[in-house]
Amino acid sequence: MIRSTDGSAMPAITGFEETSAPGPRAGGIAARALGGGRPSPYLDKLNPEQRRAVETVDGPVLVLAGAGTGKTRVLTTRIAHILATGRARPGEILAVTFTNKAAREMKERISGLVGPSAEGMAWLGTFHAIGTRILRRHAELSGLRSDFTILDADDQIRLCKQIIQAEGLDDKRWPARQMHSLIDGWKNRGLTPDAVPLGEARAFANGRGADLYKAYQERLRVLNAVDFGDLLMEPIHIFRSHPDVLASYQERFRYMLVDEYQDTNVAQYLWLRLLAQGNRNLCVVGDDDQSIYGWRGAEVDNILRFEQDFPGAAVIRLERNYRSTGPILAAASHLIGHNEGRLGKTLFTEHEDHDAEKLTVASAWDSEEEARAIGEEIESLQRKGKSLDEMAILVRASFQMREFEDRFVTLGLPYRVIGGPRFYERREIRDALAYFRVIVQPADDLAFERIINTPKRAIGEVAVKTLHDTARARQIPLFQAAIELTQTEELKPKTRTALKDLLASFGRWRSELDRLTHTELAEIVLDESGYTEMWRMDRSADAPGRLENLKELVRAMDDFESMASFLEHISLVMDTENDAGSEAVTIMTLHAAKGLEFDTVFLPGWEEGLFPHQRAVDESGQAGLEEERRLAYVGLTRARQRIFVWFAVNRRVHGMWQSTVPSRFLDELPEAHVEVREQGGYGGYGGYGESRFDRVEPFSSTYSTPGWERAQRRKAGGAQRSREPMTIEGELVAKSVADHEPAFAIGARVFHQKFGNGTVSAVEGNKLTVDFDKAGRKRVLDSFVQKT
DNA sequence: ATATATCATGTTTTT
DNA sequence: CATGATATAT
Repeated sequence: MIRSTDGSAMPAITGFEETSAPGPRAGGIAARALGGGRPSPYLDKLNPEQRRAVETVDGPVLVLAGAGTGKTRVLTTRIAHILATGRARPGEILAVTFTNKAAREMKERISGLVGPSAEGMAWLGTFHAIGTRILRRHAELSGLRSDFTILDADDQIRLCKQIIQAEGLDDKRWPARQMHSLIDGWKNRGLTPDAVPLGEARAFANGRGADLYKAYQERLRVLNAVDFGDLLMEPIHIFRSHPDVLASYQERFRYMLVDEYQDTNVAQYLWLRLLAQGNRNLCVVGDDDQSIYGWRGAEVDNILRFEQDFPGAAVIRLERNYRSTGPILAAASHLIGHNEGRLGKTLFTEHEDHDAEKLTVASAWDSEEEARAIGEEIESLQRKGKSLDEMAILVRASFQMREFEDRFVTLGLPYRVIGGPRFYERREIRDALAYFRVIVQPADDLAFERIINTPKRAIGEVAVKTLHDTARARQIPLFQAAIELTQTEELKPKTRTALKDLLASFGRWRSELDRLTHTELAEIVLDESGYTEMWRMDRSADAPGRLENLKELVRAMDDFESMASFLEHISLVMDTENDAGSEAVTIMTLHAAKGLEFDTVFLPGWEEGLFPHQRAVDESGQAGLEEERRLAYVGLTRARQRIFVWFAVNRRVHGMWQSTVPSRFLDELPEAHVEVREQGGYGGYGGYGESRFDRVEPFSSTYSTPGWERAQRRKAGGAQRSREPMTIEGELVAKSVADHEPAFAIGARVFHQKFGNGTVSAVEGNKLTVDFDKAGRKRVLDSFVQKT
């Protein structure tokens, strides 16, 4: 078996830790201790390419690190090397990651190499955490106070809604969600309101897109708040308008490192480039084949263009894979080879593994059977002594998870779901936090509005609207408006008393702020506000869980100094403590799996429309398809030893059964390394036993199946649509099936693969209601029936 | 103001 | 199907 050499934590270097006493110059001390021509022991563990990536310290470096080639090891060792050779102190290295988890891991591993001096790495963190740090220092240059609030997606959407309404627009026609994603997209690309391309700005709200964006920004300033995008945008703005500030950071950051560079967006790129213009000691590590966040603004171009942006950059390829068996690497490479526009890497392994398993491809009648079969496979592996911790099911979309959970619950098979709603995104947690936010920051209108009538206290829509009007007219925060309105007769008596009570409570809580510990106060607030009572009275199934979460929240607060520091922290670090717990199979999305590895990987749902996802192909055409393929590549390369790819011949989509077509990605796996499981399978690969369910053509001829052609047609249509401007006279064209010709008349006889023959009784767009001779009345998509 | 009915909607997700 | 958001009735 091939074990990743970077899979386990690196041992601390003996003889190194003792010499590296804590302190600002620990690196220097260590360097001296290591000096005199003594080899640096940490370098011995590296292969030649890795070593080059570590030792090429000065100037721009692009490290193209394929999956499982020791990317993290290179990054951490490089930092250790810089510290150990005394080139920089811990505080002079900028190291950026995308997730808090990655940052945490990196810090831990550096500690393992250089000892406690890693703690001094104040600038190791996510783009957003570092952006926040910079922005807090120079808040006034952005019209903010340094105690600004960071809004999350939920707050942002509510703010958008308020602005849409304030502008007198119909919030039905122009959904806040859409405005939010537009603004988000613009910020991802580093665009300020006046820089938004006209065409795009026009597409929203009758051409007022950019105005709304501007209004949104102004509103943020009034609230003394920023959104995630601002955490990058504002530092860029400060750097550009204050060269002295920029220069001080350029000087400070003697070495810069970026992880997962293929995931950077334009704003992050601009931010980095400004900082790197100083000494150009920028090292980026990434894998263009693992870029799967394009839909969120990541620009693969950033990595593809690095050499042009930083002339003279050293390019180092890490292709030696320590993770997977030959067949797995061959399959992954073959599949990704179908993409164009790659920098091109070929993974290889030096290990001869004669008994390496081929990939298994299998089919199920429907998704239920797929879950059942995978459950059986897992149990069988378990009987052979394999650990559940080393097995993962990687799905394309989270709705696929449920079927597995259901099945595993009945089997009593322990599983762990990664992803899903995070702890701090849950309703009860956000409500509780809103209370705390109002206490700490009375001007936090969004928080105040969230809980003004939660629990129900007779302050309804009308009252809130009055509050808003007053606040806007007088240019004061909602809370202030509330205070003033309780002095007048404008509100209904009942509402007025309720509001008065609430305000009085807040006054009381605020005065307790320094008398009590923040955890005590939190308990009092949740109690006195009636919030816990609300859930205790709630008879629904999830109420007890919510109460439990609230307790957990208070427990978590204990780790922080004060209420304010707690709030500061959670807006950036929104990840749940992952319960290590006991042995369990992991279920997660392919996206969430990036960076992880398992002995056994199950990849269910390889069907056209689901994977590649229809929407990715429709909305982004060829680029979308290639990103889906990279996702498949990520999935395959998570496995160390064995992979089971599955597809279901029938799948329930939005409640109705649809027959499916196997994913084109299946055809892109190399036959020599794939074993098609015939037993009990559907799909008749290789012309095997024809059954009455047989509609899936053999591998080689999938391209001629009606389904594949349909997919191609859809793709062509989709690509066309997305190339054309999305607007006609400033109006967004509905993305739906406007171009759909009603191909079926009422009374037409049709045939459906699952339900057999029937008569069309109603047509509604592309949805048909069909009375089937055997199966009764069903609603089906027209693309799944044929005229007879 | 709030409880209930009806309706549209439906990837991937960090910060 | 299942959820959330909005219209309607109480």
